[in-house]
Amino acid sequence: MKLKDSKKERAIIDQTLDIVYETGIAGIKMSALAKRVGISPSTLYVYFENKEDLIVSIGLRLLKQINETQETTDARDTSFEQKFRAMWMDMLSFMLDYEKERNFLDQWKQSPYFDKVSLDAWNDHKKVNTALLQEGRETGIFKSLNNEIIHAVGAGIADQVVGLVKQGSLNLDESTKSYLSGIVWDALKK
Amino acid sequence: MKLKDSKKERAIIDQTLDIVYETGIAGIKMSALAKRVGISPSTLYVYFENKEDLIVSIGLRLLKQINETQETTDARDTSFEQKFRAMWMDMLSFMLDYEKERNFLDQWKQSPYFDKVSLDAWNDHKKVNTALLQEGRETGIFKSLNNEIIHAVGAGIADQVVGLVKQGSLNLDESTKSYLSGIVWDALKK
Amino acid sequence: MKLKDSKKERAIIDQTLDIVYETGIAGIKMSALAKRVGISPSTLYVYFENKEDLIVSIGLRLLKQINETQETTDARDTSFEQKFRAMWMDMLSFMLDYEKERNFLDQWKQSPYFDKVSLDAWNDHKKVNTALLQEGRETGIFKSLNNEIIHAVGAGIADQVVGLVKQGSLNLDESTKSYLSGIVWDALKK
Amino acid sequence: MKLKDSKKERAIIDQTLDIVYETGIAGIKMSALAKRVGISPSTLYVYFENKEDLIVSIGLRLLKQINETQETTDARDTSFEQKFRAMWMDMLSFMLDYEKERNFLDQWKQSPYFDKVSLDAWNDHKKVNTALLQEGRETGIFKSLNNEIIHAVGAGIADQVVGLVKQGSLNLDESTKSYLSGIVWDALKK
DNA sequence: GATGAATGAGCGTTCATTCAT
DNA sequence: TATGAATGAACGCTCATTCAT
Repeated sequence: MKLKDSKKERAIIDQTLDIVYETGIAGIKMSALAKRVGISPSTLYVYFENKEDLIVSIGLRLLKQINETQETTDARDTSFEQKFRAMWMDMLSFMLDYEKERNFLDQWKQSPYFDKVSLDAWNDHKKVNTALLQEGRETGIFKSLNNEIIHAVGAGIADQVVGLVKQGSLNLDESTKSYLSGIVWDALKK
Repeated sequence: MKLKDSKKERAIIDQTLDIVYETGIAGIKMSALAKRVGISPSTLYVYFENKEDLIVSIGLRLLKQINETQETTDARDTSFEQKFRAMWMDMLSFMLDYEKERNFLDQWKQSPYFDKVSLDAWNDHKKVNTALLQEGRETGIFKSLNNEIIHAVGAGIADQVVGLVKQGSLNLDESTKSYLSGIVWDALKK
Repeated sequence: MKLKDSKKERAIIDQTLDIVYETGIAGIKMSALAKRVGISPSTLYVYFENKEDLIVSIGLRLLKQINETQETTDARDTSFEQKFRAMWMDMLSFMLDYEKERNFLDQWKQSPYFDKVSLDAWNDHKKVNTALLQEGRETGIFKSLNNEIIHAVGAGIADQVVGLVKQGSLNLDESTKSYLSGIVWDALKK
Repeated sequence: MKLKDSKKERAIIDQTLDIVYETGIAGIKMSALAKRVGISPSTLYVYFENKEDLIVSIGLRLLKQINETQETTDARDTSFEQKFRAMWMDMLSFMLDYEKERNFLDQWKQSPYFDKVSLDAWNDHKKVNTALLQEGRETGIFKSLNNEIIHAVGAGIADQVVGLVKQGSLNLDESTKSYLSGIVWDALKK
């Protein structure tokens, strides 16, 4: 009796991320995906019920993974500014390291494969690091903005920076990262 | 002999923007589009060579249109801060007013219909308002950042704000807009 | 502008009846059907929405057709026995003449393509000739059976006779038909 | 070494009959069948060579079984009418008791799985009770009909009655059964 | 110019059967 | 014997595009 090969599942997911990165989520063709993985199209259906299940499963799995990764990043014992800027830099690094994953999530979110269930998981995922932002507000360090706007500023700048790095217009060394985190800080602090 | 009906062309474009807004760029189906416009599928091919031509033509036309619109926004005679913040608020308003157009451009950019030619036009389009940013740098008011980063800060925050407004989490009255432009200003000024 | 070809639709239906007669309703393959008709598989979808629509449409159309045909068979001015036996013989002839149609309806009825809507149409169709049976009961000529049983006797015998003729065990000349109608009459009369 | 498990074989056959009863012979899917039995799809192939073998084996086995069961039903010492009507009522009861089996045979007969070999076995099976019918003809009690027509009358009526009972239009108590057997008798007797 | 029928290429999916253990 | 993964050969269906009028 053959056992399900977890390497195969891994390969399917990786290739899917690559395809979405190259051609968009609409570019996923089950047969092309199978060919890239080196299996028969029907074998895909051993691992995922159908195309929708493939996409949604990967999306949910990525959200879970990201949450697990990020939870470990805010344990420091320095000033609030240092903690906050470190967190933002971590986020930026993360976004660069997991570019394909982020790209998949972005495309998934505005695709027809993104439904009610996915939305719940998505909202969970956005709550990460809310605690730190909350602290910034309550201690009167931040402007009196709601968390969503605070998050928007951090995420918006990071998004664009990632875009610049991706297209080669910006080289992100440590000092640049630090400099950028200063910008975010200036934007939010009173 | 009848000429191409420019109202019909307008209707095709409008319906395309709507479809992309509702279902994504991959949701464009020539027959469905024709039905929405109230014409036959084959008539579409009188106005556009094929699907790719339809999408690319719309994309290029939007880019051109946007440039024309934005050029008129910076004629004021007040302080630099006021001019800059006004420009940013204009940009924000513009992004909200032309939501469907922006959405089309976003989706187009990361679709297989976005090619070399489109990229050149796209880069042109981003140069808008560079002059003002340049002024900010040269007079030593802004941090010593290159224009791309300055643009990234403004655009990133605006992007996220638009997202919040779209999903109903933020009500954008004049005072909020002004408040937000202050954040951007704080981020960039020395 | 091409017009829908009603001969093509006719041909599709005829070939479908043939296929069902040869291989059963489960033997309908859209591509094989198209090949037999001499058109492309996709052209089938111009005339019918999908496989289910094809089958249900044919079924409903046959039911309607049969009702229209049968309504003209009972106008005679002879004794009740003669009228009844003539009606039964007509029914028998009809069943033999429209063998493929009957076969289609039989198979349709116990297929997954037979739904609520179909059932209503089906029940309408069975009401045919009820008037004559009713007369037989009310005048005290028939045994005191409900119409369903009376119908069952006539139809059951006719069914089996058709089976015998089809498999070549019985040659159905006029005298045999008359003889058989006598059996049915004997079964039902008091 | 384990032997083939006859309980497992029994379960496979039972589930197959159920599936055919529920969804038609075209609804047999090897994997679904396996799941219902509680075994692996591949285990089915230990008991039957392939899908055709499964169906044909079940069909032939049922035919054999039915013959064995029916042979014991005509041992009575009463009048010929009573014997005949008793036989018919037994047949009717049998048809109701073994509804799933009969349904399987009906569907099998007009499926692509019904071949030459099956036809021979089928014809054997129809010879049952011929002796009794023969006696009816030879003693001049029956109309001078060949056995096939006599059988057709009995079977046709029984078939339809079973249909009525199945769809709930007829409640088959003892007196109704007797009444119906009278109809059959009237149809055949001189 | 305008149309609706017609089509070929291709996609997602199913399923009987075999493979490897 | 028993298994679950793996697969190839189909099948139903879609859709951008062209044909014929």
